[in-house]
Amino acid sequence: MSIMIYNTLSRQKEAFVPLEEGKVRMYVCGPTVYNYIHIGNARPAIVFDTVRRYLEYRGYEVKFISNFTDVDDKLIRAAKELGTDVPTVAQRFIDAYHEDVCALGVKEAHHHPRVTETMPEIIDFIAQLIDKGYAYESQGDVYFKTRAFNGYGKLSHQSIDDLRSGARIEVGDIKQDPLDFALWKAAKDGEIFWESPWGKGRPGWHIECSAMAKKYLGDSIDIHGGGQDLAFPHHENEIAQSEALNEVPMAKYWMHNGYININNEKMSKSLGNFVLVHDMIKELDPQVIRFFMMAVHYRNPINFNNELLESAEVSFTRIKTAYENVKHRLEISANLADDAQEWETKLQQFKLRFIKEMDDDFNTANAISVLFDIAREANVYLQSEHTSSTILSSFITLFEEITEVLGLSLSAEKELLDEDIDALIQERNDARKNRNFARADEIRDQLKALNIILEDTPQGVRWKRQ
RNA sequence: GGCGGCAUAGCCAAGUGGUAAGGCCAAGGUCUGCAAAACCUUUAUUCACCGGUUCGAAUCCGGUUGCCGCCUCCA
Repeated sequence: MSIMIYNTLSRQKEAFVPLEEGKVRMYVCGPTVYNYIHIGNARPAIVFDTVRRYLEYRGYEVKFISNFTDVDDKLIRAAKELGTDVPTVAQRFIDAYHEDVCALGVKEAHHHPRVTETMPEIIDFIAQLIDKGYAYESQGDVYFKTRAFNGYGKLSHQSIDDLRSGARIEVGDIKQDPLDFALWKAAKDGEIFWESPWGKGRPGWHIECSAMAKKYLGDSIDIHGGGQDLAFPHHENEIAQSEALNEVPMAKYWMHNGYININNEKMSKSLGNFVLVHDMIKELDPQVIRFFMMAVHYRNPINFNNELLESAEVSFTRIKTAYENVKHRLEISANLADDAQEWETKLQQFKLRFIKEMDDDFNTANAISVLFDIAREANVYLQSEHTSSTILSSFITLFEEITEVLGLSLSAEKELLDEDIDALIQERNDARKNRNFARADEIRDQLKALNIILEDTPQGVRWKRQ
């Protein structure tokens, strides 16, 4: 049974067969770093991090590259507004990106190439396209001859003639055809620039990804990912450039994640209806954001609002609570594994279900439903008068294995000393034994103020951090 | 105009031919000094609407309506 991936190229799910056995090369378009990321930007980061984690879980050796666009018009404008220069702005938001995305449980890519560090490869790429007749210089700019590449439109399934009517006609006659797009842009006065055979300038937007993917992963890669809005024109243009030059398919599987909507409209920086991750995680556990996104299939849109987020928080807490309660019980359980085999089989089935769901185009929504079923099963088991440490350990392992693949963390960080808490709990237990409930409740309230929740169970008191 | 997506319970959301997963909310019950956590039960004869194909359709085909997206920087 193989992993099925929905490929935008073919518009259907295809069995995943990597170009090189056991290895996966994947490239995901990263952000233009002129601002903090909003949760719409966070979606591809989370989605493709999950794809990567799952492929690794299934035994593939994954090489994962994601770029930073650290020079373009928006960065130049941002630098001007902030009264500083482009590299300063870029570095600031690259740092911020790492911080935000790390909080969301996203693993580091193997490389985060930047445009400004890939300049020789980009210039060389463009020069070769000119040599092959796919590009031309015009007044210091260089353009790609879109019509010269005859696969144009195969990703977005547009015919080149239908595009023409929608293409923006540039003023003047710099371009030979309105569909042609910039590979290199001449610098205006005072703008940041690099020397090139065509004069001072900077790369166009699309060429960077072609050059970086080639540099770090080779001419043909397995998976290329990004948001749905990148399919056209960005990915279409990448294909044109790369395949014109390399003469092999740029990527075998093209994956695109759906948008985050607010009031049913796409969240975007240009619409101004965005929420920054940087701000959200001041109030909210970043893991809740991740859980919220994972609860929906990656290709479907997600409508975003606070009620849904709160609901996700309650749901996620249910899983964390079950996990914590199993761990608590483990500490006081003996190893009486009389029916262990029966449980091992049961847990194994959960695991197989998880794999089956994830194999089907990374269906994290169903994967999470498996997690809920495990939680219920664990809770039922916890009702037994006697529990076996073997079985409890298996539950814990399963919880951890699955949440690790999904990039979700179940453990809360520790702030208060356990010994202090235990001492107070002991005092409260004595008070309860003496039916001094006033004192008992006082201690419970006192701990509650410190976000420690006490729960009395037939097996004794257990506590958790809120 | 071209290309595409979506419409499933109060809310969120899986399911793409075999008789509606899961979560939140709500109601009742069990447990309990109180509380928490949890468990059990109840909650869509029905999947926007109209036709068709089929023994059988939320799932396939045709049409209708509504919403959204891409074709311009955008994840």
